[in-house]
Parts: sequence; C-alpha cells; structure tokens
Amino acid sequence: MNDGALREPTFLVLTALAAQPQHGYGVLRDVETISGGQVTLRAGTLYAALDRLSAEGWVEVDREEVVDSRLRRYYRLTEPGATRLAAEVQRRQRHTTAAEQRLQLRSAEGLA
Amino acid sequence: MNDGALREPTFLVLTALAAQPQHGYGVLRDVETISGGQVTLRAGTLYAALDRLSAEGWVEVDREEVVDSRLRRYYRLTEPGATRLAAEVQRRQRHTTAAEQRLQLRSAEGLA
DNA sequence: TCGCCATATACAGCTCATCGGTATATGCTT
DNA sequence: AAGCATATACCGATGAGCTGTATATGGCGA
Repeated sequence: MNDGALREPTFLVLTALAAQPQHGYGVLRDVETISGGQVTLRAGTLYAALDRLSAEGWVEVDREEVVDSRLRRYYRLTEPGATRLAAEVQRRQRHTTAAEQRLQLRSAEGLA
Repeated sequence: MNDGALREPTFLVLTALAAQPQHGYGVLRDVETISGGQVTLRAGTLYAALDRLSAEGWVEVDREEVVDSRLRRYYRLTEPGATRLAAEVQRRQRHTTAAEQRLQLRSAEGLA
C-alpha cells in the first residue's frame, strides 16, 4: 500500500481505467471528459504514470491490438488498484467536506 | 487566477484557514484533525506553502502576537483565496464523483 | 538538573511527479 | 501540401513537498 496522496493526473488515470480497460490515447480523451475539459494530460505525464502504476501493481496490460499498423496497448485497473482508488476517493471526500463546511462558516460570519 | 490543481497539503492549509485565522502551529494541528490523522504536514511544507500562498494573495498575515517570548504569526484566508478554494472543491467533487461511479460500474460487472 | 516533549518559526538540500517540447508513424481531410 | 487526429515514447526543466536540521522557550518527569 501507500499512505501518500495521489496527484490529480494519477487519480484521473486510475479513474479512467476503473470502469473498463482502455489504451493510452483513450485515457487521454476520457480524462478530458471526466474533468469537463479542465484537465488535458500531457503525453509524457500519461505514459510515465502508466509505467509507474504498472510497477506499483495498480494497473496492468490487458491486451495489445494493432490498428492501422499502429499499436494499441490496453491497460486495466487491478484489484489492488481499485482498492487504492477507493481509499483515495474517501480521503478526498473527507477533505472536500471539511473545506465546504468551513467555507460556509466563513460566509455565515461575513453576514453576521 | 490559476488553472492548475492544488496539491493535498496546499488544499488543507487553505481549508484550515477558511473558518478563522490561525498561526502556523495551529494550522499544523488543524490539518491533522481535518484529515483524521492521515496527514501530518512537515514544518518545511507548511511555511513554504504559507509563503507561496501569500505571494499568490490567497492568504495574508492577520496579526502577530508574542506569547512566552515566542512569535505567533496569524494568517487569514483572503477573498480570492476563498474563491480559489471553492473552485478547487468543485473540481475535486467532480472527479471523486466520476471515480465513485466507475468503481460501482466495475463491481456491477464483476457480479454479472 | 538532565533530557524529553510541545510549542513555534525557518532554511537547505533532495526527490520525483508533472510539464513542455520533441520524435516517429499512419491516415484522413482541406 | 499542410494540418489534424490517432498513438506511443523519451528527455530536460520545474517546483511542490519531504527529510533533516537549527534556533528558542517552557513545562514535566526521572
């Protein structure tokens, strides 16, 4: 396991792979969709993340296809990867909830 | 403004200052509470973040007190800082929601 | 009274994820 | 012919955060 926080690009790569296996470029498109166009991964960021996550055992190669003489390597989220992502979701929810509450307290004070 | 994602320590420092002004050590304790003990900021991380956030105009010095011949510098979240934090909360909620949905899809498939 | 812990701020050096840019290759559109 | 979408990959630079350390005071237990 790992106790550190995941960075946003890493979190989104795992999220993109959570529902079904996808190849690199598919992850790139998917992350853009998930983030509502706010996040466009750099190619370097994506493939570095995929290598790192493979080494951690959180993702693995699902299959390889050749389409128009171009390689398509599909990655899949592993069970440990899904567990790690779920833990990160909980962690982030706790933090965003705290932030929301405090921002509300703040506006309440501002009105007082 | 800024379109990049906030890292976890930075996000938590802003959150700690959202409700009321606090001094450095108070932020340190508060972040531990918010995160349920999962995150303990390093002193170096904290003061570097405070300097950076001051330079961005997201936090500012509220007041200084001397307690037991020790300086206590209180920081306060500014309005732009509150706006930035609120934007980051929304961004994170969008991402965590997507991750949750996909993890559920995944377990649904596993059961099929 | 000696050491340890909590409080409190500060800095220096390192690591590593991410960024920016580039290379390579194909096929479709303008 | 140029440009864009698809597709993977590498390399150097950046910078937030981490580790460790220095400084200082006061309280507590051995």
